Amino acid sequence: MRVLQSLSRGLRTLDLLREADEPLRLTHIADELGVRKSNASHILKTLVAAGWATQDGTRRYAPAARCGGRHTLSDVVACKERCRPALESLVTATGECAHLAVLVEHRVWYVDKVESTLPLKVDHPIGALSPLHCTALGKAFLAFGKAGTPPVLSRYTDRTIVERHLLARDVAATRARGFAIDNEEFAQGIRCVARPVYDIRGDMIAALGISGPSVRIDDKRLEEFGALVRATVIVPEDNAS
Amino acid sequence: MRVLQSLSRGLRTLDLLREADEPLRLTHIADELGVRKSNASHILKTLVAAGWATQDGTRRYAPAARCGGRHTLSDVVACKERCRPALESLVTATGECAHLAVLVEHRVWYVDKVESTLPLKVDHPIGALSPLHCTALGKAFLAFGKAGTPPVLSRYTDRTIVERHLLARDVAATRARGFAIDNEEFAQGIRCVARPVYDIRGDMIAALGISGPSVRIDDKRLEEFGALVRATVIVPEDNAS
DNA sequence: TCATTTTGTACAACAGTGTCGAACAAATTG
DNA sequence: CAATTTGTTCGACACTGTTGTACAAAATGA
Repeated sequence: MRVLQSLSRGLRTLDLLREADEPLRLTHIADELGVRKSNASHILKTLVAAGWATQDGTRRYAPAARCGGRHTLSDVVACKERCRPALESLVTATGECAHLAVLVEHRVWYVDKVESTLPLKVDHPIGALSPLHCTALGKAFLAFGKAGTPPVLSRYTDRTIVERHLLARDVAATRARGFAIDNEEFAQGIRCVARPVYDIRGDMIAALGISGPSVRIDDKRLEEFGALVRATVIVPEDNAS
Repeated sequence: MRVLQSLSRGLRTLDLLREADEPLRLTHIADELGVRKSNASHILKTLVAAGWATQDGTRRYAPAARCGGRHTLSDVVACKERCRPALESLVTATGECAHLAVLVEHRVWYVDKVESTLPLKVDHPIGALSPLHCTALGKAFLAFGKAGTPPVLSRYTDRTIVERHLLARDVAATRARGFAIDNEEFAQGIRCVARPVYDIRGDMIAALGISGPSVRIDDKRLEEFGALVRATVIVPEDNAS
Protein backbone atom coordinates (compact mmCIF):
# COMPACT_ATOMS: atom_id res chain seq x y z
CA MET A 1 0.00 0.00 0.00
CA ARG A 2 1.12 3.46 -0.84
CA VAL A 3 0.53 6.38 1.50
CA LEU A 4 -0.01 9.57 -0.42
CA GLN A 5 2.39 12.10 0.97
CA SER A 6 0.68 15.37 0.21
CA LEU A 7 -2.66 14.02 1.37
CA SER A 8 -1.17 12.80 4.64
CA ARG A 9 0.39 16.18 5.21
CA GLY A 10 -2.86 17.93 4.45
CA LEU A 11 -4.73 15.79 6.96
CA ARG A 12 -1.96 16.28 9.49
CA THR A 13 -2.38 20.00 8.97
CA LEU A 14 -6.09 19.74 9.67
CA ASP A 15 -5.28 17.97 12.92
CA LEU A 16 -2.84 20.69 13.88
CA LEU A 17 -5.40 23.38 13.16
CA ARG A 18 -8.08 21.56 15.12
CA GLU A 19 -5.91 20.88 18.14
CA ALA A 20 -4.63 24.41 18.34
CA ASP A 21 -6.40 26.84 20.64
CA GLU A 22 -5.83 29.70 18.23
CA PRO A 23 -5.18 30.25 14.52
CA LEU A 24 -1.74 29.12 13.41
CA ARG A 25 0.90 30.88 11.33
CA LEU A 26 2.16 29.33 8.14
CA THR A 27 5.73 29.15 9.44
CA HIS A 28 4.64 27.20 12.47
CA ILE A 29 2.76 24.66 10.38
CA ALA A 30 5.67 24.30 7.95
CA ASP A 31 8.02 23.57 10.85
CA GLU A 32 5.60 21.12 12.36
CA LEU A 33 5.23 19.24 9.07
CA GLY A 34 8.91 19.43 8.31
CA VAL A 35 8.47 21.03 4.88
CA ARG A 36 9.37 24.33 3.26
CA LYS A 37 7.09 27.29 3.69
CA SER A 38 6.17 27.34 0.02
CA ASN A 39 4.99 23.78 0.25
CA ALA A 40 3.00 24.44 3.41
CA SER A 41 1.50 27.43 1.66
CA HIS A 42 0.22 25.24 -1.16
CA ILE A 43 -1.17 22.72 1.28
CA LEU A 44 -3.02 25.40 3.19
CA LYS A 45 -4.28 27.12 0.06
CA THR A 46 -5.66 23.80 -1.07
CA LEU A 47 -7.38 23.26 2.28
CA VAL A 48 -8.87 26.73 2.06
CA ALA A 49 -10.00 26.22 -1.53
CA ALA A 50 -11.70 22.98 -0.55
CA GLY A 51 -13.41 24.73 2.37
CA TRP A 52 -11.64 22.87 5.15
CA ALA A 53 -9.69 25.80 6.52
CA THR A 54 -9.94 29.56 6.61
CA GLN A 55 -7.42 32.35 6.59
CA ASP A 56 -8.11 35.36 8.74
CA GLY A 57 -7.12 38.99 8.36
CA THR A 58 -3.78 38.41 10.03
CA ARG A 59 -3.01 35.65 7.52
CA ARG A 60 -3.30 33.01 10.18
CA TYR A 61 -5.05 29.75 9.43
CA ALA A 62 -7.90 28.16 11.37
CA PRO A 63 -10.01 25.06 10.78
CA ALA A 64 -13.27 25.72 8.97
CA ALA A 65 -16.51 25.38 10.87
CA ARG A 66 -17.29 22.16 9.00
CA CYS A 67 -14.33 20.50 10.70
CA GLY A 68 -16.45 20.55 13.78
CA GLY A 69 -15.43 21.07 17.33
CA ARG A 70 -13.41 18.56 19.17
CA HIS A 71 -16.56 16.63 20.01
CA THR A 72 -19.67 15.61 18.15
CA LEU A 73 -23.27 15.54 19.30
CA SER A 74 -22.97 11.79 19.63
CA ASP A 75 -19.94 12.18 21.86
CA VAL A 76 -21.86 14.55 24.09
CA VAL A 77 -24.89 12.30 24.36
CA ALA A 78 -22.66 9.30 25.08
CA CYS A 79 -20.85 11.30 27.75
CA LYS A 80 -24.15 12.38 29.27
CA GLU A 81 -25.31 8.80 29.49
CA ARG A 82 -22.14 7.51 31.05
CA CYS A 83 -22.04 10.36 33.59
CA ARG A 84 -25.60 9.77 34.75
CA PRO A 85 -24.70 7.31 37.54
CA ALA A 86 -22.07 9.70 38.86
CA LEU A 87 -24.58 12.56 38.98
CA GLU A 88 -27.07 10.41 40.83
CA SER A 89 -24.60 9.09 43.35
CA LEU A 90 -23.35 12.61 44.04
CA VAL A 91 -26.87 13.82 44.73
CA THR A 92 -27.47 10.86 47.00
CA ALA A 93 -24.23 11.48 48.86
CA THR A 94 -24.54 15.24 49.25
CA GLY A 95 -28.22 16.05 48.96
CA GLU A 96 -27.32 18.87 46.57
CA CYS A 97 -27.85 19.31 42.82
CA ALA A 98 -25.45 17.82 40.30
CA HIS A 99 -24.91 19.24 36.82
CA LEU A 100 -23.17 18.24 33.64
CA ALA A 101 -22.13 20.80 31.00
CA VAL A 102 -20.13 21.00 27.79
CA LEU A 103 -18.19 23.86 26.26
CA VAL A 104 -19.77 25.82 23.42
CA GLU A 105 -17.78 28.79 22.16
CA HIS A 106 -17.25 30.94 25.24
CA ARG A 107 -19.98 29.49 27.40
CA VAL A 108 -20.94 26.26 29.13
CA TRP A 109 -24.08 24.48 28.02
CA TYR A 110 -25.94 22.43 30.62
CA VAL A 111 -26.77 19.04 29.17
CA ASP A 112 -27.89 17.09 32.23
CA LYS A 113 -28.74 17.48 35.89
CA VAL A 114 -30.06 15.60 38.88
CA GLU A 115 -31.99 17.72 41.31
CA SER A 116 -31.69 17.93 45.04
CA THR A 117 -34.73 16.74 46.94
CA LEU A 118 -34.42 19.52 49.48
CA PRO A 119 -36.83 22.44 49.25
CA LEU A 120 -34.11 25.09 48.95
CA LYS A 121 -32.09 24.14 45.89
CA VAL A 122 -30.16 25.42 42.93
CA ASP A 123 -31.83 25.10 39.56
CA HIS A 124 -29.75 25.52 36.46
CA PRO A 125 -32.12 24.21 33.80
CA ILE A 126 -30.79 21.85 31.17
CA GLY A 127 -30.25 23.74 27.95
CA ALA A 128 -29.18 26.92 29.71
CA LEU A 129 -25.91 28.65 28.89
CA SER A 130 -23.62 30.23 31.48
CA PRO A 131 -20.37 32.18 31.39
CA LEU A 132 -17.02 30.52 31.93
CA HIS A 133 -15.21 32.84 34.30
CA CYS A 134 -17.63 32.75 37.21
CA THR A 135 -19.00 29.23 37.32
CA ALA A 136 -17.29 26.11 38.65
CA LEU A 137 -18.21 24.22 35.49
CA GLY A 138 -16.77 26.98 33.31
CA LYS A 139 -13.60 27.30 35.34
CA ALA A 140 -13.09 23.55 35.04
CA PHE A 141 -12.89 24.07 31.28
CA LEU A 142 -10.49 26.99 31.70
CA ALA A 143 -8.25 24.94 33.97
CA PHE A 144 -8.40 21.45 32.51
CA GLY A 145 -9.73 21.93 28.98
CA LYS A 146 -8.63 24.00 26.05
CA ALA A 147 -11.02 26.91 26.59
CA GLY A 148 -9.44 30.30 26.11
CA THR A 149 -10.18 33.10 28.53
CA PRO A 150 -13.38 34.82 27.37
CA PRO A 151 -12.96 38.22 25.71
CA VAL A 152 -15.01 40.05 28.32
CA LEU A 153 -15.38 39.23 32.01
CA SER A 154 -18.77 40.53 33.09
CA ARG A 155 -19.60 41.12 36.72
CA TYR A 156 -22.52 39.17 38.21
CA THR A 157 -21.94 39.51 41.95
CA ASP A 158 -19.46 41.38 44.13
CA ARG A 159 -17.35 38.24 44.22
CA THR A 160 -17.09 37.77 40.45
CA ILE A 161 -13.50 37.76 39.26
CA VAL A 162 -13.35 40.34 36.50
CA GLU A 163 -9.62 40.97 36.32
CA ARG A 164 -7.71 38.76 33.93
CA HIS A 165 -4.63 38.28 36.09
CA LEU A 166 -6.73 37.30 39.10
CA LEU A 167 -8.66 34.86 36.95
CA ALA A 168 -5.41 33.39 35.64
CA ARG A 169 -4.25 32.91 39.21
CA ASP A 170 -7.56 31.25 40.13
CA VAL A 171 -7.28 28.94 37.14
CA ALA A 172 -3.76 27.95 38.16
CA ALA A 173 -4.98 27.27 41.71
CA THR A 174 -7.83 25.20 40.28
CA ARG A 175 -5.38 23.12 38.32
CA ALA A 176 -3.31 22.48 41.44
CA ARG A 177 -6.38 21.71 43.52
CA GLY A 178 -7.86 19.28 41.04
CA PHE A 179 -11.34 20.80 41.07
CA ALA A 180 -12.92 24.19 40.40
CA ILE A 181 -14.78 26.36 42.89
CA ASP A 182 -17.46 28.98 42.41
CA ASN A 183 -17.90 30.89 45.63
CA GLU A 184 -21.01 33.00 44.94
CA GLU A 185 -19.32 34.44 41.87
CA PHE A 186 -22.25 33.96 39.51
CA ALA A 187 -25.25 34.13 41.81
CA GLN A 188 -25.41 35.22 45.41
CA GLY A 189 -25.94 32.43 47.87
CA ILE A 190 -24.77 29.68 45.54
CA ARG A 191 -21.53 27.75 45.87
CA CYS A 192 -20.34 25.06 43.47
CA VAL A 193 -17.48 22.70 42.81
CA ALA A 194 -16.72 21.00 39.50
CA ARG A 195 -14.31 18.58 37.89
CA PRO A 196 -13.41 17.67 34.32
CA VAL A 197 -14.66 14.60 32.46
CA TYR A 198 -12.31 13.23 29.82
CA ASP A 199 -12.99 11.25 26.69
CA ILE A 200 -11.07 8.17 25.68
CA ARG A 201 -8.42 10.26 23.97
CA GLY A 202 -7.78 12.29 27.11
CA ASP A 203 -9.45 15.45 25.85
CA MET A 204 -11.79 17.18 28.24
CA ILE A 205 -15.34 16.74 27.01
CA ALA A 206 -17.53 17.89 29.89
CA ALA A 207 -17.56 19.38 33.36
CA LEU A 208 -19.40 17.75 36.23
CA GLY A 209 -20.28 19.61 39.40
CA ILE A 210 -22.34 20.02 42.53
CA SER A 211 -24.17 23.22 43.42
CA GLY A 212 -25.93 24.20 46.59
CA PRO A 213 -26.93 27.13 48.73
CA SER A 214 -24.12 28.74 50.74
CA VAL A 215 -26.13 28.41 53.91
CA ARG A 216 -25.66 24.65 53.77
CA ILE A 217 -22.10 24.67 52.44
CA ASP A 218 -19.41 26.12 54.68
CA ASP A 219 -15.73 26.13 53.71
CA LYS A 220 -15.13 22.73 55.22
CA ARG A 221 -18.06 21.13 53.40
CA LEU A 222 -17.00 22.80 50.15
CA GLU A 223 -13.62 21.09 50.42
CA GLU A 224 -15.31 17.79 51.13
CA PHE A 225 -17.52 18.20 48.10
CA GLY A 226 -14.49 19.00 46.00
CA ALA A 227 -12.69 15.89 47.16
CA LEU A 228 -15.84 13.86 46.60
CA VAL A 229 -16.43 15.15 43.08
CA ARG A 230 -12.80 14.64 42.18
CA ALA A 231 -12.85 11.09 43.54
CA THR A 232 -16.10 10.08 41.85
CA VAL A 233 -15.56 7.28 39.41
CA ILE A 234 -16.96 7.80 35.94
CA VAL A 235 -17.43 4.70 33.87
CA PRO A 236 -14.96 4.76 31.01
CA GLU A 237 -16.10 5.18 27.45
CA ASP A 238 -16.20 1.95 25.52
CA ASN A 239 -13.76 2.18 22.67
CA ALA A 240 -16.17 0.74 20.15
CA SER A 241 -16.18 3.54 17.63
CA MET B 1 -1.08 29.31 -6.52
CA ARG B 2 -0.89 25.58 -6.97
CA VAL B 3 -3.69 23.27 -5.94
CA LEU B 4 -2.35 19.95 -4.75
CA GLN B 5 -4.17 17.32 -6.70
CA SER B 6 -4.03 14.34 -4.39
CA LEU B 7 -4.93 16.46 -1.41
CA SER B 8 -7.92 17.95 -3.20
CA ARG B 9 -9.09 14.52 -4.15
CA GLY B 10 -8.68 13.27 -0.59
CA LEU B 11 -10.74 16.14 0.76
CA ARG B 12 -13.32 15.62 -1.97
CA THR B 13 -13.50 12.01 -0.86
CA LEU B 14 -14.13 13.06 2.72
CA ASP B 15 -16.98 15.23 1.50
CA LEU B 16 -18.44 12.34 -0.44
CA LEU B 17 -18.23 10.08 2.59
CA ARG B 18 -19.80 12.66 4.84
CA GLU B 19 -22.65 13.49 2.52
CA ALA B 20 -23.52 9.89 1.89
CA ASP B 21 -26.21 8.29 4.00
CA GLU B 22 -24.40 4.97 3.98
CA PRO B 23 -20.86 3.64 3.53
CA LEU B 24 -19.57 3.91 -0.03
CA ARG B 25 -17.89 1.37 -2.28
CA LEU B 26 -14.46 2.05 -3.68
CA THR B 27 -15.68 1.85 -7.27
CA HIS B 28 -18.30 4.47 -6.62
CA ILE B 29 -15.76 6.87 -5.17
CA ALA B 30 -13.31 6.25 -7.99
CA ASP B 31 -16.03 7.06 -10.53
CA GLU B 32 -17.06 10.14 -8.62
CA LEU B 33 -13.48 11.42 -8.48
CA GLY B 34 -12.76 10.44 -12.05
CA VAL B 35 -9.69 8.37 -11.25
CA ARG B 36 -8.70 4.74 -11.52
CA LYS B 37 -9.64 2.36 -8.76
CA SER B 38 -6.04 1.85 -7.76
CA ASN B 39 -5.62 5.54 -7.18
CA ALA B 40 -8.84 5.78 -5.21
CA SER B 41 -7.69 2.83 -3.15
CA HIS B 42 -4.52 4.66 -2.17
CA ILE B 43 -6.45 7.79 -1.32
CA LEU B 44 -8.83 5.86 0.91
CA LYS B 45 -6.08 3.86 2.56
CA THR B 46 -4.34 7.12 3.37
CA LEU B 47 -7.52 8.55 4.85
CA VAL B 48 -7.96 5.42 6.95
CA ALA B 49 -4.33 5.45 8.08
CA ALA B 50 -4.69 9.08 9.15
CA GLY B 51 -7.84 8.22 11.06
CA TRP B 52 -10.26 10.20 8.90
CA ALA B 53 -12.16 7.26 7.46
CA THR B 54 -12.95 3.69 8.35
CA GLN B 55 -13.46 0.55 6.34
CA ASP B 56 -16.13 -1.86 7.47
CA GLY B 57 -16.41 -5.62 7.11
CA THR B 58 -17.99 -5.34 3.68
CA ARG B 59 -15.01 -3.26 2.52
CA ARG B 60 -17.11 -0.15 2.28
CA TYR B 61 -15.78 3.18 3.47
CA ALA B 62 -17.36 5.57 5.96
CA PRO B 63 -16.19 8.82 7.51
CA ALA B 64 -14.53 8.41 10.90
CA ALA B 65 -16.30 9.63 14.01
CA ARG B 66 -13.89 12.55 14.28
CA CYS B 67 -15.29 13.97 11.07
CA GLY B 68 -18.26 14.79 13.20
CA GLY B 69 -21.85 14.85 12.22
CA ARG B 70 -23.07 17.38 9.82
CA HIS B 71 -23.46 19.90 12.62
CA THR B 72 -21.35 21.06 15.53
CA LEU B 73 -22.38 21.92 19.08
CA SER B 74 -22.07 25.57 18.16
CA ASP B 75 -24.41 25.07 15.24
CA VAL B 76 -26.96 23.47 17.52
CA VAL B 77 -26.77 26.20 20.12
CA ALA B 78 -27.01 28.87 17.44
CA CYS B 79 -30.04 27.10 15.98
CA LYS B 80 -31.63 26.84 19.41
CA GLU B 81 -31.21 30.55 19.94
CA ARG B 82 -32.61 31.54 16.59
CA CYS B 83 -35.60 29.21 16.99
CA ARG B 84 -36.53 30.57 20.41
CA PRO B 85 -38.88 33.29 19.11
CA ALA B 86 -40.66 30.76 16.92
CA LEU B 87 -41.22 28.41 19.86
CA GLU B 88 -42.59 31.21 21.96
CA SER B 89 -44.92 32.53 19.30
CA LEU B 90 -46.24 29.04 18.64
CA VAL B 91 -47.04 28.54 22.31
CA THR B 92 -48.75 31.90 22.41
CA ALA B 93 -50.76 31.10 19.31
CA THR B 94 -51.77 27.57 20.24
CA GLY B 95 -51.53 27.32 24.01
CA GLU B 96 -49.68 24.02 23.59
CA CYS B 97 -46.06 23.02 24.19
CA ALA B 98 -43.38 23.65 21.59
CA HIS B 99 -40.20 21.58 21.30
CA LEU B 100 -36.94 21.73 19.42
CA ALA B 101 -34.81 18.63 18.82
CA VAL B 102 -31.73 17.56 16.90
CA LEU B 103 -30.76 14.20 15.46
CA VAL B 104 -28.25 12.06 17.35
CA GLU B 105 -27.55 8.65 15.89
CA HIS B 106 -30.97 6.99 15.70
CA ARG B 107 -32.78 9.23 18.16
CA VAL B 108 -33.91 12.81 18.56
CA TRP B 109 -32.43 14.86 21.37
CA TYR B 110 -34.61 17.60 22.86
CA VAL B 111 -32.58 20.79 23.12
CA ASP B 112 -35.25 23.39 23.88
CA LYS B 113 -38.89 23.76 24.79
CA VAL B 114 -41.48 26.32 25.76
CA GLU B 115 -44.19 25.00 28.01
CA SER B 116 -47.90 25.40 27.74
CA THR B 117 -49.48 27.38 30.54
CA LEU B 118 -52.46 25.07 30.70
CA PRO B 119 -52.66 22.57 33.54
CA LEU B 120 -52.88 19.51 31.28
CA LYS B 121 -49.79 19.59 29.16
CA VAL B 122 -47.13 17.52 27.48
CA ASP B 123 -43.71 17.52 29.07
CA HIS B 124 -40.78 16.25 27.10
CA PRO B 125 -37.88 17.44 29.21
CA ILE B 126 -34.92 19.07 27.53
CA GLY B 127 -32.07 16.59 27.34
CA ALA B 128 -34.36 13.63 26.80
CA LEU B 129 -33.96 11.27 23.85
CA SER B 130 -36.83 9.80 21.85
CA PRO B 131 -37.16 7.35 18.97
CA LEU B 132 -37.49 8.53 15.39
CA HIS B 133 -40.26 6.37 13.99
CA CYS B 134 -43.06 7.35 16.34
CA THR B 135 -42.55 11.02 17.12
CA ALA B 136 -43.35 13.99 14.92
CA LEU B 137 -39.90 15.44 15.51
CA GLY B 138 -38.27 12.16 14.55
CA LYS B 139 -40.42 11.68 11.48
CA ALA B 140 -39.48 15.18 10.35
CA PHE B 141 -35.87 14.00 10.26
CA LEU B 142 -36.84 10.85 8.37
CA ALA B 143 -38.79 12.86 5.80
CA PHE B 144 -36.73 16.04 5.39
CA GLY B 145 -33.32 15.17 6.79
CA LYS B 146 -30.81 12.49 6.05
CA ALA B 147 -31.77 10.14 8.87
CA GLY B 148 -31.92 6.52 7.87
CA THR B 149 -34.76 4.32 9.07
CA PRO B 150 -33.82 2.96 12.51
CA PRO B 151 -32.76 -0.70 12.66
CA VAL B 152 -35.59 -1.69 14.99
CA LEU B 153 -39.08 -0.21 15.20
CA SER B 154 -40.28 -0.73 18.76
CA ARG B 155 -43.94 -0.53 19.66
CA TYR B 156 -45.00 2.09 22.20
CA THR B 157 -48.77 2.29 21.69
CA ASP B 158 -51.28 0.44 19.56
CA ARG B 159 -50.89 3.17 16.95
CA THR B 160 -47.11 2.94 16.63
CA ILE B 161 -46.01 2.15 13.09
CA VAL B 162 -43.73 -0.87 13.38
CA GLU B 163 -43.75 -2.09 9.78
CA ARG B 164 -41.07 -0.68 7.56
CA HIS B 165 -43.19 -0.33 4.42
CA LEU B 166 -45.95 1.46 6.31
CA LEU B 167 -43.37 3.79 7.83
CA ALA B 168 -41.91 4.48 4.38
CA ARG B 169 -45.39 5.38 3.15
CA ASP B 170 -45.93 7.66 6.13
CA VAL B 171 -42.61 9.36 5.50
CA ALA B 172 -43.53 9.94 1.86
CA ALA B 173 -46.88 11.41 2.94
CA THR B 174 -45.05 13.62 5.42
CA ARG B 175 -42.82 14.93 2.65
CA ALA B 176 -45.83 15.74 0.51
CA ARG B 177 -47.69 17.33 3.40
CA GLY B 178 -44.79 19.54 4.48
CA PHE B 179 -45.02 18.62 8.14
CA ALA B 180 -44.87 15.46 10.26
CA ILE B 181 -47.63 14.07 12.46
CA ASP B 182 -47.55 11.88 15.53
CA ASN B 183 -51.04 10.64 16.28
CA GLU B 184 -50.65 8.98 19.68
CA GLU B 185 -47.90 6.79 18.27
CA PHE B 186 -45.42 7.33 21.08
CA ALA B 187 -47.65 8.05 24.06
CA GLN B 188 -51.37 7.61 24.40
CA GLY B 189 -53.29 10.85 24.45
CA ILE B 190 -50.54 12.94 22.85
CA ARG B 191 -50.64 14.34 19.34
CA CYS B 192 -47.84 16.34 17.73
CA VAL B 193 -46.86 18.06 14.53
CA ALA B 194 -43.34 19.02 13.51
CA ARG B 195 -41.40 20.70 10.73
CA PRO B 196 -37.75 20.83 9.70
CA VAL B 197 -35.37 23.69 10.42
CA TYR B 198 -32.60 24.19 7.87
CA ASP B 199 -29.17 25.67 8.22
CA ILE B 200 -27.71 28.18 5.81
CA ARG B 201 -26.46 25.42 3.54
CA GLY B 202 -29.90 23.89 3.24
CA ASP B 203 -29.16 20.87 5.42
CA MET B 204 -31.75 20.01 8.02
CA ILE B 205 -30.36 20.79 11.45
CA ALA B 206 -33.34 20.53 13.79
CA ALA B 207 -37.01 19.66 14.06
CA LEU B 208 -39.50 22.04 15.60
CA GLY B 209 -42.91 20.94 16.76
CA ILE B 210 -46.01 21.39 18.88
CA SER B 211 -47.39 18.75 21.20
CA GLY B 212 -50.63 18.61 23.09
CA PRO B 213 -53.23 16.31 24.56
CA SER B 214 -55.53 14.64 22.04
CA VAL B 215 -58.56 15.82 23.97
CA ARG B 216 -57.81 19.38 22.88
CA ILE B 217 -56.55 18.55 19.39
CA ASP B 218 -59.09 17.09 16.98
CA ASP B 219 -58.25 16.33 13.34
CA LYS B 220 -59.16 19.80 12.19
CA ARG B 221 -57.03 21.50 14.81
CA LEU B 222 -54.16 19.14 14.05
CA GLU B 223 -54.20 20.30 10.43
CA GLU B 224 -54.31 23.91 11.55
CA PHE B 225 -51.34 23.34 13.81
CA GLY B 226 -49.46 21.73 10.96
CA ALA B 227 -50.13 24.66 8.66
CA LEU B 228 -49.16 27.05 11.44
CA VAL B 229 -45.89 25.29 12.25
CA ARG B 230 -45.01 25.06 8.59
CA ALA B 231 -45.72 28.74 8.05
CA THR B 232 -43.83 29.95 11.09
CA VAL B 233 -40.96 32.15 10.09
CA ILE B 234 -37.61 31.28 11.57
CA VAL B 235 -35.01 34.02 11.52
CA PRO B 236 -32.28 33.05 9.09
CA GLU B 237 -28.81 32.20 10.29
CA ASP B 238 -26.33 35.02 9.87
CA ASN B 239 -23.65 33.92 7.45
CA ALA B 240 -20.79 35.21 9.58
CA SER B 241 -18.75 32.07 9.88
C1' DT C 1 7.87 58.16 10.16
C1' DC C 2 11.24 55.21 8.32
C1' DA C 3 14.60 51.13 8.75
C1' DT C 4 14.73 46.37 10.02
C1' DT C 5 13.06 42.02 10.62
C1' DT C 6 9.83 38.60 10.04
C1' DT C 7 6.33 36.35 7.44
C1' DG C 8 3.75 34.74 3.31
C1' DT C 9 3.42 34.09 -1.77
C1' DA C 10 5.29 33.44 -6.56
C1' DC C 11 8.34 31.18 -9.65
C1' DA C 12 11.19 27.88 -12.18
C1' DA C 13 13.30 23.35 -12.19
C1' DC C 14 14.25 18.98 -10.80
C1' DA C 15 13.28 14.79 -8.13
C1' DG C 16 10.16 11.86 -6.69
C1' DT C 17 5.54 11.01 -5.84
C1' DG C 18 1.03 10.02 -7.68
C1' DT C 19 -1.36 8.12 -11.43
C1' DC C 20 -2.17 4.70 -14.71
C1' DG C 21 -2.87 0.08 -16.62
C1' DA C 22 -2.76 -4.57 -16.00
C1' DA C 23 -2.57 -8.60 -13.30
C1' DC C 24 -3.93 -10.77 -9.28
C1' DA C 25 -6.86 -11.79 -5.28
C1' DA C 26 -11.07 -11.80 -2.93
C1' DA C 27 -15.99 -11.32 -2.58
C1' DT C 28 -20.37 -11.65 -4.53
C1' DT C 29 -23.65 -13.42 -7.65
C1' DG C 30 -26.07 -16.80 -10.35
C1' DC D 1 -19.01 -24.39 -8.74
C1' DA D 2 -18.51 -21.06 -12.64
C1' DA D 3 -19.02 -16.28 -13.73
C1' DT D 4 -18.86 -11.73 -12.51
C1' DT D 5 -17.89 -7.90 -9.89
C1' DT D 6 -14.99 -5.60 -6.65
C1' DG D 7 -10.69 -4.30 -4.23
C1' DT D 8 -5.61 -4.51 -3.73
C1' DT D 9 -0.82 -4.98 -5.40
C1' DC D 10 2.79 -3.96 -8.56
C1' DG D 11 5.98 -1.77 -11.90
C1' DA D 12 6.87 2.19 -14.79
C1' DC D 13 6.36 6.52 -16.67
C1' DA D 14 4.69 11.27 -16.55
C1' DC D 15 3.41 14.81 -14.20
C1' DT D 16 2.75 16.63 -9.71
C1' DG D 17 4.75 18.16 -5.46
C1' DT D 18 8.76 19.73 -3.35
C1' DT D 19 12.60 22.57 -3.02
C1' DG D 20 15.33 26.87 -2.95
C1' DT D 21 15.43 31.39 -4.16
C1' DA D 22 13.45 35.80 -4.98
C1' DC D 23 10.10 39.08 -4.07
C1' DA D 24 6.20 41.26 -1.66
C1' DA D 25 3.79 42.36 2.37
C1' DA D 26 3.25 42.81 7.29
C1' DA D 27 4.96 43.36 11.74
C1' DT D 28 8.31 45.22 14.74
C1' DG D 29 11.27 48.67 16.72
C1' DA D 30 13.52 52.89 16.84
